[in-house]
Amino acid sequence: MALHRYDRDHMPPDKSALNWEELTFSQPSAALIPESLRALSKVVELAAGETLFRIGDPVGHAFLVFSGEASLIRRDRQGGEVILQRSRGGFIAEASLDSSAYHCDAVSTKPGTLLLFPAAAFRNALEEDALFRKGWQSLLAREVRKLRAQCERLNLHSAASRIAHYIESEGVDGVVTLAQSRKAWAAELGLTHEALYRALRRIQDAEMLAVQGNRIASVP
Amino acid sequence: MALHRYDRDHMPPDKSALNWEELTFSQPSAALIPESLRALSKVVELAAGETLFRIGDPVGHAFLVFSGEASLIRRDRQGGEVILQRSRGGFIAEASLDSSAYHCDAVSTKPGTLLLFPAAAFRNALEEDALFRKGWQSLLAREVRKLRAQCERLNLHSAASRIAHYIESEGVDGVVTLAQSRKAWAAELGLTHEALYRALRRIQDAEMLAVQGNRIASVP
DNA sequence: CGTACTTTTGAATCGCATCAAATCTGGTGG
DNA sequence: CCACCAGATTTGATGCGATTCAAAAGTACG
Repeated sequence: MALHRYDRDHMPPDKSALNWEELTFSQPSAALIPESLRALSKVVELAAGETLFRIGDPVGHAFLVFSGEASLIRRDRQGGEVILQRSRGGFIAEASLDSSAYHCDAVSTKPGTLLLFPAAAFRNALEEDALFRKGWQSLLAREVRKLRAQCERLNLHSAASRIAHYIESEGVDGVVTLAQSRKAWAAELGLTHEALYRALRRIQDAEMLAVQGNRIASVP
Repeated sequence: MALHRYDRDHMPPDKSALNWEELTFSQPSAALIPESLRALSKVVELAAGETLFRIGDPVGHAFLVFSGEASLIRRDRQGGEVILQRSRGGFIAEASLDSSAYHCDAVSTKPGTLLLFPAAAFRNALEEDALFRKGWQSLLAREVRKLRAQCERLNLHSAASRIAHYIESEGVDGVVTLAQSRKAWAAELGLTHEALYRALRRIQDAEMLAVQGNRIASVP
């Protein structure tokens, strides 16, 4: 059983008492989890490359990535790996809550911290707690909206239009303040960091963009 | 008010009585809508380029695209249009159900048919009807999973890897049966149709892929 | 102070977009 | 039934832009 090694709490004492203040700040998705459900959570520290579950395993937990990175992976017959989802924060494999068994593998692709909630208790809390349920619904709805926007963006074929799209969809009134490095931004835009740097430079030189540190504004 | 022209039913009689059998077949998302809510729906036929709502309008309806295409659009100061979401079937602007006003424009980008549900009744049905609520939640969760997979796919930089990813994530056991034209598939993969045709040809010639009409299988 | 990572620029290459055009296909109407 | 049309499919030639490999300079952190 893939999760066996996490069934006991092997955290140092100060870590097992999770700081929910900090968590809900960095992961807004966690803010709506009711007290009763928090009490049932397990905190797990992972190195890179550890397995969370394998395809076919019964669905036992809901997973929340607190830090690091976890990925859902399927292997093809050529031996290659296909990444279905990468999570650098927030829930992973939400859709599995409905199923009884996992349809792919999950591994930690970067070292970090995970929160585990028993699936039955999670489903039950969604059923019983109207506030949690409402929050969960709008969380999913927001996620859908955000992902749709990202798909539209990735369908654009030039770096410049992806940047413009990002500013329009993620920013306010033509201005975004990046909360991440440009290298990470490049990855989110589906570009190499070099391509992003060069595109930014070009657009700045054309005076279509104003960049001040992490504040990036489109010039009308 | 953008929706004014749809407030009366200007459909021919045979269209105003919507065929729910047909609808739930082509749009599984509609299958879970309870009878009481269906009774309140309005059917709207749209030409291309009609406005559903504008940014700032109060949220009055939930929209389900039955046929054709509707898009959420935001305009930037250069006069360009940025597509936030395109829907060729299923709900559009789900996330707006939570808000009181729309955060973007919506227009029909292809002629087709829409279903409108009063937002208040929709929210109420979600609250009252446990089955509808459960269905809605797993609908959203599935959508999130699907969109995450598509984002991962679009982050791949070659046509061949996108095809492989599609087969692994959408297919079963390395086989997909396309329900759409290759041109439409190309658009979903973020490629031009020419690039898709050529990539398919290359992979077939390398004997990594078996194509029989709409049945496409990866060769181990 | 050194190490790891990000930021930045350069040069060469490759793959996709683009424009063009021919063929094939399904469906419509004469 | 055939002519015809719109759209999908397929192949070709060309150019551009992103990737890739390489390397230098800047920056954060212990």
